[in-house]
Amino acid sequence: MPKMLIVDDDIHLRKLVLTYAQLDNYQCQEAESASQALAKLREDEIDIIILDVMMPEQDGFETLAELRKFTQTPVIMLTARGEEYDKLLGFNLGADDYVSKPFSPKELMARVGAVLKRSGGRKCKNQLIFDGLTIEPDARTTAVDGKNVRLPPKEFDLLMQLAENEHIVFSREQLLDRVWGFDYLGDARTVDTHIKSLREHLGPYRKLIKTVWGVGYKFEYQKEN
Amino acid sequence: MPKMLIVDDDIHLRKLVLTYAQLDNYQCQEAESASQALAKLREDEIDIIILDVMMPEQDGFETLAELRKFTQTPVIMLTARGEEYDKLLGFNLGADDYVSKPFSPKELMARVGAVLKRSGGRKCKNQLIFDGLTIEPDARTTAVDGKNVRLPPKEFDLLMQLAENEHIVFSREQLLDRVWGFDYLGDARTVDTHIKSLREHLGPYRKLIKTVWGVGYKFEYQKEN
DNA sequence: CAGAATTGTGAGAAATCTGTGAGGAAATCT
DNA sequence: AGATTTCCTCACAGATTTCTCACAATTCTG
Repeated sequence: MPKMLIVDDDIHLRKLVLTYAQLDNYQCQEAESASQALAKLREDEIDIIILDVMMPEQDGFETLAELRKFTQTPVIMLTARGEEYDKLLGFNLGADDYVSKPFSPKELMARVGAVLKRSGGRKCKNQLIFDGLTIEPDARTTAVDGKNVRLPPKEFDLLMQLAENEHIVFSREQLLDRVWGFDYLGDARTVDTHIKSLREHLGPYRKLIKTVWGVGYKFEYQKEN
Repeated sequence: MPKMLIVDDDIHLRKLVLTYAQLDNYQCQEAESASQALAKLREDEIDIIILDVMMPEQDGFETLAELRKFTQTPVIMLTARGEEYDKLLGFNLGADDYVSKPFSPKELMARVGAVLKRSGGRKCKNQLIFDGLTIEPDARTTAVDGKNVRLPPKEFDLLMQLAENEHIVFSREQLLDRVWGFDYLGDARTVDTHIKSLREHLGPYRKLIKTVWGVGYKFEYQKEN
């Protein structure tokens, strides 16, 4: 469930966006000023930001410029009709898309979907999320349905290698090279054993690791075969 | 210098876009109908397409759907003001962005830049598309009319060898060398057996693999035939 | 049109591959 | 050091794929 931050001083507009976003299963945070937005950003992992250009304290462009200093989180800006130059300015500052007011909530959500899809889908910064399976590379932790699961080192590395390269098939030899190291020499079937154990640890999500018969393994989220 | 294809029946609009695109150093092609556009696409490598939704012969959505069958080239659509549902429809079909008429050429060019930056910066996953048949080399998956079809290793390799070298005829011996390996020794007729099975798996697209009598096999995709 | 060459097809045996469980070696922790 | 965890090898069973072969169907040649 992607997290959205809505930044606008107008509470009506915030609630409007909020309503539709929740319908589309977004988890929403609100901020009524630039400073509040920056605070929220620091305390929570946000996947996408809806940012109004017109705000009293600090306008959208200043805010955008400021937050681009420390995050690449995608931003969709809300502009008043006909502010063409605003759009140009915003693109240069790194906005990901624009919606002109008055806008239809459906269009906004369509653009949100498109931007998220482009920016890497569910892969947000330092956390890989696949449904109820979350992987935090830095912390080397994994959680299944919110419950932490401790994985042995090799299994974690193996999972990372596969999950980071979703859809891509790796042969046992490639996995040995990348996870065990180039100089490793040993039975390729060792990979199988670790896959087996890893699958047990993943419980309901064991199916995300697919066997590609005659070739190797791959990680695949939501795609039958 | 990126190549742009402008698809619109209105010559004034084409020239308008063209002028600004050339100022930004784009190399432009024009097409005044969907069929012309498809032809241009086949004969030249296009980086981005500007597509007007409203065209007489065949509208922009049909065109978009058709060209998405064989290319992932980014598309920006031009829509009349307020056609919100059009936008939603288009996003689903795989448009990369929208600009509503009347638009400012500068805004259009800004969006072009943004889309190219995204689609270019991101490694475009290579896939082969032939109408309803898609092949993803990395994932080693194939889909027939949107439905995934699992191919045995040899069949997938065989398909890749042929599809990657469209129009080129391979003898059985060449296929044995390239798919089975130079050192392979066995009956060349084995190839036939695999071709047969492969064709069955391809269903409606079995005809893409043509028999060249007395020589071998080739892969050939043609619009009509 | 007959005969020769080439390709399509079906079936089954042989080869290959994967899942799995167990046991011992190796590494890590306390 | 002793205990615990992790890692690796091996072998068997079951499943899948690959290969061969014989015969049918098709295409070419004269």
